[in-house]
Amino acid sequence: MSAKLSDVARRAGVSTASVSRVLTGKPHISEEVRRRVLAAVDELDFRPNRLARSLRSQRAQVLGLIISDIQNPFFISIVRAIEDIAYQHRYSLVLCNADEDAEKEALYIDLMIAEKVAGVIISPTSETATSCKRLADAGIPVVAIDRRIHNSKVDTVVVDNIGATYELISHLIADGHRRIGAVLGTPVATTGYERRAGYLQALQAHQLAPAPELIRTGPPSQATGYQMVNQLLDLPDPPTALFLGNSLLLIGALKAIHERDLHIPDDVALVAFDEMDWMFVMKPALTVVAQPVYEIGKTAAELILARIANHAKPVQEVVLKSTLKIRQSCAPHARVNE
Amino acid sequence: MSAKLSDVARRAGVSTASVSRVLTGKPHISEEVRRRVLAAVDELDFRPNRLARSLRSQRAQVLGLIISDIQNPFFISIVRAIEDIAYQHRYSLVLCNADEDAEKEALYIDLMIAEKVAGVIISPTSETATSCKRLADAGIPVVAIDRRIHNSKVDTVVVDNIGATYELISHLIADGHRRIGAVLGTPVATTGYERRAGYLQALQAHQLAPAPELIRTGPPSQATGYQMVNQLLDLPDPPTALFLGNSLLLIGALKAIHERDLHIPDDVALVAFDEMDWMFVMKPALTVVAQPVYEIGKTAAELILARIANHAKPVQEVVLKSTLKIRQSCAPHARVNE
DNA sequence: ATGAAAGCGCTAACAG
DNA sequence: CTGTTAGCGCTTTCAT
Repeated sequence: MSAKLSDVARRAGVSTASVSRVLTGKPHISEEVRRRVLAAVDELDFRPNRLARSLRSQRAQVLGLIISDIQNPFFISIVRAIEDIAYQHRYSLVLCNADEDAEKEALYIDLMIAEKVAGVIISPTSETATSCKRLADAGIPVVAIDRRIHNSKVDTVVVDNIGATYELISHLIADGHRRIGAVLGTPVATTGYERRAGYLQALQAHQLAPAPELIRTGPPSQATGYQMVNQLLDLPDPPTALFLGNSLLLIGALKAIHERDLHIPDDVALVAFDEMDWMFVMKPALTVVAQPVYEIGKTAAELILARIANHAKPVQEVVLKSTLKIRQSCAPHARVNE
Repeated sequence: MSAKLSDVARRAGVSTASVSRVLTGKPHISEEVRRRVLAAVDELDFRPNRLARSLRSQRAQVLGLIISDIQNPFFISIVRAIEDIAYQHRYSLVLCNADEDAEKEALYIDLMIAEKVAGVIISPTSETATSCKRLADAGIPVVAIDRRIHNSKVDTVVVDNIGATYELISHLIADGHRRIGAVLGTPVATTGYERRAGYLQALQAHQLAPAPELIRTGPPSQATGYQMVNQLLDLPDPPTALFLGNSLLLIGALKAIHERDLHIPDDVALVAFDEMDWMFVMKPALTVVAQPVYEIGKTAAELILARIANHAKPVQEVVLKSTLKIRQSCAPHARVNE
């Protein structure tokens, strides 16, 4: 089969140790030996066996990526960014889709340990991700993205969910809306929790009492969006505006609204988290909170690489700024203002 | 750190060979030993080191997945399906995004070899994917998805691109369209090539001469869709209908049409490949060829697993059926029919 | 600066 | 049915 390191050594007339030193860029190697080794590598078209290398050095040049839901387009852009950076650093990426299932997540974490990956980037299914501790115990660095891990000292990349939601809802209130329905992911994920908190704070800041029946939570899926919006619209006193916690929930909501032949924003105003590249086709254009997706992925990848290089460096929490994009889907209610 | 196989052996009072046999499900093991080993495994919370196992057995329980463009939502659904099946079989998935770049693809192929993955599923950037031969040389099974690899005996999962496009374009022609613009991915990928062939065949079958200026190709991206549709619409005698080769091209096209404030289908009819879950928001609804995405991924994963189990089994090409969904975006031109 | 030799943790002949 | 033994291909002391 393919050439191995000892073949290179023989051909170059040096020891395997020297070849290894050249290949891993270690010091104390003469120019002459380096030249001969490189020539032999070239002639034999040698590529080191990464498995052997990883086994010996007890760490694979591999990054684990555990995504809570790969179908969520928000995460795709993040995956893409992480892949970019990993590729640049010659790390390969093991992709795991937890499917919002804590059990599957736990199994994948065990897999990461078994494969001795150098680090794991994870969007945890819940803030209590106890299984993340297993990674720490195994000495594997972790970076949490999108959602925080409670009581755990790991590097984290998130956006200012509370602030962004506060602004978004405040805008709706300023437009005259008083009954604002919210459909959010379950609060076990910090995104769900924080977006609810932002919503509540905005109401409170404007002296509005929160109506429990207007706040709905569930798995952050299209099905939840569809179902919950239908329930909200069936209320005796239905909301005049809807806030959707992510783009999957949004699509479900749009489906419900579409089926009922409701007009946005006249019948019901609509705002949401996350911007998708197809959204411009919508009339009216949607008001959304756009998260810096590529930046999130890039930052996470850089953080994990930095920590792999230095396990002792201080833990960081990076909070990225998201952008409120006010458009026509949240026009004033009942022409209260202007 | 964590327990190793020899620890289990000592604790169970058996040899490492016996432990290995139990763990890999080999025959010729007494119930008594099996029980003792399992108990020891449990007590020590032992998980085998996959690196050592892979190194020894010369094959990792890992599948390589080289996707030509991870940003393309069509591929995401496929990735998701593959991940599902891989997970069920306890394979992990190394994700590679070739970014429609043959060079990056080649580097990833080398990586797959270096990591001794058990098999590779690839949507090749071009039909001449010469680097795929390297995989064959390394004895690594390959399954091609979405696009064929020319002159290469590998298992393949595709859809009937020519037939589906033929139907789609024929429908447009029956609706009275005579000048149909086509924007397709470059013909170096068989999808681009075949969809063009289907388009040409449909014209020919209806005694229409193809107009070279109406056929545009480029990288299958949003930018290409945008740019090419703009060029088409700027023609002295612009097309009355547009055919977009995939959803990225479609989004670009929609952007161009949107900017020009053109109405579909009155100003220009629109049809495309691939169905996205947000498309229902469009008015009018889009006529598309829906590919069985989950099925494609599932089939590919099953094929690669089967071939890993039996390298000698006959090569298969699976052609899946796609579905033409006629909707309102391709209404009759100038009311020629009904 | 270089080489010899000892493993990383596991599997697979080969005996018994 | 079970244990002994020899590596998989590489990295890394420890000498020299």
